[in-house]
Amino acid sequence: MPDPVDLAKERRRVTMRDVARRAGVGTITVSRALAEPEKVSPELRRRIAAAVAELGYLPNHMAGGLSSQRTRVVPVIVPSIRNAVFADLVEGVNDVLLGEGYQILLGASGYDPAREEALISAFLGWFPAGIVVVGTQHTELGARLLTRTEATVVELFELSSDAVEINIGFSNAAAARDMTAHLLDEGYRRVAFVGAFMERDVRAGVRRSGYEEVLAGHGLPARVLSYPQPSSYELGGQAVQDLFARWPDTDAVFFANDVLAFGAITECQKRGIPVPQRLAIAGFNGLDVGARMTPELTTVLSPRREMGRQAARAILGRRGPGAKRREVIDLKYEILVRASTRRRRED
Amino acid sequence: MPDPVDLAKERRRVTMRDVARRAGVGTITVSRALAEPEKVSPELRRRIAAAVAELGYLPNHMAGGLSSQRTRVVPVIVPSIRNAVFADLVEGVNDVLLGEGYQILLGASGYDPAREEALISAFLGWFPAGIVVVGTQHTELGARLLTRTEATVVELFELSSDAVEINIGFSNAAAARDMTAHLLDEGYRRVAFVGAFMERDVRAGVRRSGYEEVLAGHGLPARVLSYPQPSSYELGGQAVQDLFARWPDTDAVFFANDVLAFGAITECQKRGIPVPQRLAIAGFNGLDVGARMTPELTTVLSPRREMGRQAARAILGRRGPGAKRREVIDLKYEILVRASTRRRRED
DNA sequence: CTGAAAGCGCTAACAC
DNA sequence: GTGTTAGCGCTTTCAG
Repeated sequence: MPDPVDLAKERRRVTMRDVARRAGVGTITVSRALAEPEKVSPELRRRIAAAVAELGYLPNHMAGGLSSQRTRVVPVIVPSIRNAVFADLVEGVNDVLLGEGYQILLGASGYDPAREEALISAFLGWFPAGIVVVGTQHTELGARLLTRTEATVVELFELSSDAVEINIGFSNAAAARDMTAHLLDEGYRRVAFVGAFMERDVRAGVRRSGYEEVLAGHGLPARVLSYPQPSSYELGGQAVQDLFARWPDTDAVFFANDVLAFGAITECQKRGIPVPQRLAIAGFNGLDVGARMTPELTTVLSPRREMGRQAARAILGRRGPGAKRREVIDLKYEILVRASTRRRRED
Repeated sequence: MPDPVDLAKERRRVTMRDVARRAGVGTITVSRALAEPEKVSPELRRRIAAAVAELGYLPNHMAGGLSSQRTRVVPVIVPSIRNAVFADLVEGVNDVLLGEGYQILLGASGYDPAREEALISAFLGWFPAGIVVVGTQHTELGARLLTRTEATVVELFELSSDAVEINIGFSNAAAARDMTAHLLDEGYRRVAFVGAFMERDVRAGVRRSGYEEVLAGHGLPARVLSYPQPSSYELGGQAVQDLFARWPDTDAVFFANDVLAFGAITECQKRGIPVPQRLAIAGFNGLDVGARMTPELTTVLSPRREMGRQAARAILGRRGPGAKRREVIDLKYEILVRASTRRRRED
């Protein structure tokens, strides 16, 4: 009676046929016992399970995928892996997929549509069940690939009227408008906006537009600082200096993200600039650091994890063929008003 | 002349045979032109490239993998996706793999060996080129699977004499000892250690031991606070209170990670506890927030990204069969002494 | 340098 | 409820 170690030594992997022979059944029965146990009699199921365990059988996903033309793989393409915002997204996808035997293929585009395109085309070679991407802007070819694939396509983090299939996000523009309105409500009038990497980071650009709209609506001039490089704590600190150099009377800043805002708050601490008395600071995304700073950071809570979860659920739900059904899901954001912009302390 | 859209409408993917026919060559020549272009004449190469482009051919990775018994897939199993420490690791792997056409399958174990085992066995079904895991402690079956697989196995973040194959990490124990020694050097004598989730987080436990060793070596009593739940900013804040409740005269704390330390520093800010005058605080990992806090956080810089990079390089380098060659690579850590533990300001 | 035939290990479709 | 047959689309021999 061969044991698994012997088979391993033969340099041959245990196949479904080995299991079938051992259990005294056909291979298809093994296949069914593994994929749809309810269609196999309890007795055979038991014998097969025993054979699987004894032989240490591991299913060959390549063979299964080739034959069935589908796999339990879900590529997720994010702009950046290290950015906590996207880590939350991936975590959300993972939350839902984990228990279902699905696996995540991770790709980082670096905010570069060309790299995104390369990732899309590589990933589609896996016959994925679905594919999750951030944003709705792609290269022409990228968009075509997404349109053509059998996989369920989910585009996250924005809302767009011409998304490929499923679009789950929130309105960055509305959130930015609300935040800007909050600053004006609090009485700030010389409100600046600071963004970074906005040629590439589409959503940051949208936030900027939201800010500009509201200021214009109030007849106030916009003060925008836009850095070409990606966001960092250092850059947020730098922005405080640049801001005062350019518009010394600025009384509030809306940062395109919390990383910049965090850098700005720590910079103000170091330089003794009272926040919000001298300068009110707002961020975007609602990272949990925000709640631990002094002062606590006013920010927009984006439903990152929930977007990931719903993306995964959409993919799981949409098994089986059929044309793409378009759907836009608008998740809510939340304006978290905290001490960094509040004129009066509440107590 | 059929164009790609027509083929797509046929609901049939473009295959290598389609490309071959169009280019007027055999399928194997197409295969070679894609995988080993130098073995194909320039003329055919050109025709094949043209056919690929015109038809919009995407290679089917399942078929290729099934046939060749190997894929350009590298599973990476980390304890947690959201933890910035592991995001850096994954980013490092990605840095190196990206250009080589390899792809990352991401798994999160939640610090649970059983879940890690499930991930390992699922991932091995993809005939991965290599597999990257955090830590050297696995379930018995998990370890056996890793030993038996053809894939290059890389274990990260610790050093162990009985790693499966390639082990890239640093000494958590030595780092913890160095940090503890630093605190004693600075003159602190009532030094505590705070860890979280240490039953699961093996490395945190190792750090604790390093701390205890050094204290014992100086004849000082250990003060260890160990929380069962995972680390969070809040927990770090909580620890400050618990610490003073239990050992009111504590003058320094060594936290098992920067997240806890960050929470503690902000807590001290809120409660007006001067750091380091009343309480010195040290962390572990060298997250970049540390450099932006007031006071800046003393911590241990762990070579996270570099571990990821070297893991990927090891996998790329070790193509082709052959028995596993064991190798331990000891990357250096760095003690970053900053204001949160320094007795006197330097100027 | 190029090609023909065989087969990787599984599942779909159809029998029984 | 179970088995048989025929591929899925590549890459690996082995010839030329």
